[in-house]
Amino acid sequence: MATAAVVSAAALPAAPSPSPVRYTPRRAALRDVPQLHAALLKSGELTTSPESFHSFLEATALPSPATTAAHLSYAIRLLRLGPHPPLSARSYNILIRALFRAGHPEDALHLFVEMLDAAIAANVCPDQHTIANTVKSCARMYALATGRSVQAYAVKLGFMADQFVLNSLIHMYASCGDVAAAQVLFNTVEEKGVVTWNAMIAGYVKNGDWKEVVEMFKGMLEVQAPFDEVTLVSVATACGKIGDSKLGERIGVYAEEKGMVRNRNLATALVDMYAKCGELDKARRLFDRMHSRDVVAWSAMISGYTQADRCREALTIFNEMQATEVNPNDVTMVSVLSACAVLGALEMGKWVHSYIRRKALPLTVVLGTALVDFYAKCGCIEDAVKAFESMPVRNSWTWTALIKGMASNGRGREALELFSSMREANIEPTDVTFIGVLLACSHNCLVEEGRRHFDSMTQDYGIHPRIEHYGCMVDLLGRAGLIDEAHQFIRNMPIEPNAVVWRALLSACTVHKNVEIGEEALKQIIPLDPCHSGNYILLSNTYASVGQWKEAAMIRKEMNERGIKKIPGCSLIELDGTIFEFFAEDSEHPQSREIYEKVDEMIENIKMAGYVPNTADARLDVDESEKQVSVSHHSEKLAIAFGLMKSRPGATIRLSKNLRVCVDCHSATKLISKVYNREIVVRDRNRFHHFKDGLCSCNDY
DNA sequence: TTAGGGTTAG
Repeated sequence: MATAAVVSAAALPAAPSPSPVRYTPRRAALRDVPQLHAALLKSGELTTSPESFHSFLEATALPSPATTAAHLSYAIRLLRLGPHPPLSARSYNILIRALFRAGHPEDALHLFVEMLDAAIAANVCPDQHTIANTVKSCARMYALATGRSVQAYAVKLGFMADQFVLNSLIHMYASCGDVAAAQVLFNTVEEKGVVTWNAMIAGYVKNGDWKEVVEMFKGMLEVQAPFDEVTLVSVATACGKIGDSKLGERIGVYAEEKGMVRNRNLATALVDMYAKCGELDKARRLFDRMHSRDVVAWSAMISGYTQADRCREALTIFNEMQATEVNPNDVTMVSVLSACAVLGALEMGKWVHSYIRRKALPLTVVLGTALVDFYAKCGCIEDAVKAFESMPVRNSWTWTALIKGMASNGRGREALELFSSMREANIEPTDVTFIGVLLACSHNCLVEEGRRHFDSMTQDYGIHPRIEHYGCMVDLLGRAGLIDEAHQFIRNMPIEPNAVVWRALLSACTVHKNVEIGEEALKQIIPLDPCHSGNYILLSNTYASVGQWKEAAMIRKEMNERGIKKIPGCSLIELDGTIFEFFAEDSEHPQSREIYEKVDEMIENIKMAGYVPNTADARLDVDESEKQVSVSHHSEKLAIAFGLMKSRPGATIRLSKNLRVCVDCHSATKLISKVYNREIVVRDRNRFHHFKDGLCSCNDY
C-alpha cells in the first residue's frame, strides 16, 4: 500500500512524563511534538476541543522546513488511533492537504478512500475542501480515471457550483492532457475568476499548445477578464516558445510598471522569454536586478546563453552561480553540458559528470542524452557509449545522439548497427535520426546503404526528407565521386535546394577536380548566399587543382572586389580546464615567440618523416616559400604546437576548429601524431579526426 | 483550511 511509505515511517514515541507546557499552535520540531501531545492529553483539550485537536494536527503535519515523514506519520497515527474528538471533514482535510504538499499525492488519495469508509461508520462527509484537495492529488499523479470518479462524488454531494472544486477539476483535466474536458467545464463556469482562467491556461501550457495560451490571453484582454502574475508567467513562457517578442515585450514592460517583477517566478519567465526572443542582454539585465535567484532562475539564464550559442558566457555565469548558495540541479547541468559540448570543453564536462555522480543528481533521459552528446562531441566515443549504457531510460533523442556521435567520429558501420539495435528496441526513429544515419553513410562512403535508408525513410517510416537530408545525400554521392548523379539528384529535388546543398556539390567538385559542375554550383550559390567566402575559395581551389591558375586568381580577385573576407580560421584547445583560442598568424598569445619556435621545430621534424607542404589552399599572391610559411601558421598548427609545449608527454591533444581541416594540416597532423607519439583529436565543423600513429580515423576520405 | 506559475537533450 502506498501509504505505508509515510505512515509506518515511525512508531508513535512513548509519551514523556507530564509537564506544565501550555500548547500553542506553532510548528514544532518532532522532539516537541510528543510533549505538546502529552500536555493536550493531560489538560483534556485534545479530546474535548476539536479546535485544539485540529491546531495540533496542522502544527504537526503541515510542511515547513522542519517537517519530516515522521511528523506526517505521527499525525496520521493520531487520526487513526486516537484518542481524539469526533472526527470531521476538517480532520481529514488537514492531512490530505499536508500529504499533497509534502509530495505524497498517492498517500493523500489513500487517505481520501479511508475517509469514505469512515464516512459510513462515523458520519463524516467529505466537503468541498476535501474534493478540491483530492482532485489536486489526482492531477499531480496524472490519475485521470480516479479524478473522474472524484468528480462523480462532487456531483453527488452537490459541490459542482463551488469555485474551488471547479478550478481544481479544470486543472486536473488539463494537466492530465484532457484539455477538451477541461474546456467543457471551463465553459460551464459563469463567474470566471482569475484562477479559473489561469487553470485553463496552465492546461494549454502543460500540453505545449503555446499559440492557444497567447490566444486565450488576448481573449481575456478583450473581455477585460482579471489576470495576475500567475497568468503572466504562462503567457510570457508561451511568448518565448513561439517567439512572439511583441507581446512578450508588452508583458515585460507591464510587469515592470506594476512592480510584478518582484515575483521570482514571473521574473524568471521573463528572463527566459527575452532570451528565447533573442534579447539576451535584456534577459541578463533583468536577471541581474532580481532580488533572489533560485536554481530555476540560474538555469534559465544559463540555458539562455547556451541556446544563443554564447557558450563561453554560459560557463562564466555557471561559475558565478557556484559562488552562491544555490546548488545546480539536473536541469542546470543539461545546459552546462550542452555548452561544454559546443566548446569541446572536455575537462569542464568531465567535472560536471563527476558532480552528477557525487551529488546523485537524477540521470533523467534528458540529462543522460546531454551527457552522451557531450562525450560524442568531444570525440570521446567510448565514454559516450558508457554514458549511454548507464542510463536507466533512453528515448529516440538518446539513440540519435549516439548514432550521430558514431557517424561524426568516423565509425559509420557501428552507427548503422546502432540504428538496427534501436529498431529492435522498438524506439521510433525521427527525422534527426536519419540525418545521423545518412551522415554515417556519407562519412564512410556507404553509397548503397545511404540510398536504401533515404528511400526507407519515407516508405517505411512516413518521414519526409528535409533539406538537411537532401544535403546529406548530395554529400554522400559527391564524396564518392558520383558528381553527375549528385547534380542530377539536386535537379530532381521536390524542394528548392539551398546554398548548403549546392556547396556540398561544389566541395565534391573540388575533391574530384570537376571544373564544369563546380562552376555551375557556384553560379547557383551566389544568389542564395553571396557573402560566404567558402564558395569562392572552393571554386578557386578547384581551378588550382587542375592547374587553371589564372581562373583561380580571378575568382579570388572577384571575391576581394565584392569585399568578401575569408572567415579567419580559429582553433580552440583546452588545457587544465582553460580554453585557449588561436587564429592563423596569431601573435596575441603572451608566449607567441615560443609557440612559433615550436611550430618551426615541428615542421622540421615532420619534414624528416616525409612531410611535403601542400600549398594548394594558401594565398595565391605570394611566392612558394611564403606560401609554405603561411600554411605553417594555420591556427591548428599553432594550437597543436602549444598543446605539445603545455601537456605532459604522451597525453592526448584535443582541439576544435571553426572550419574544416585543410589538406596540409591534415597530412601534417598525421605525421605529428607519429613523430611525437601523441594521439591528436581534431573536431572540425563537420566531423572528428582521430590522428594516431600517422593515420587518421577518416581514412583521408 | 480550500484553486493556478518559471529552467533541460539529438
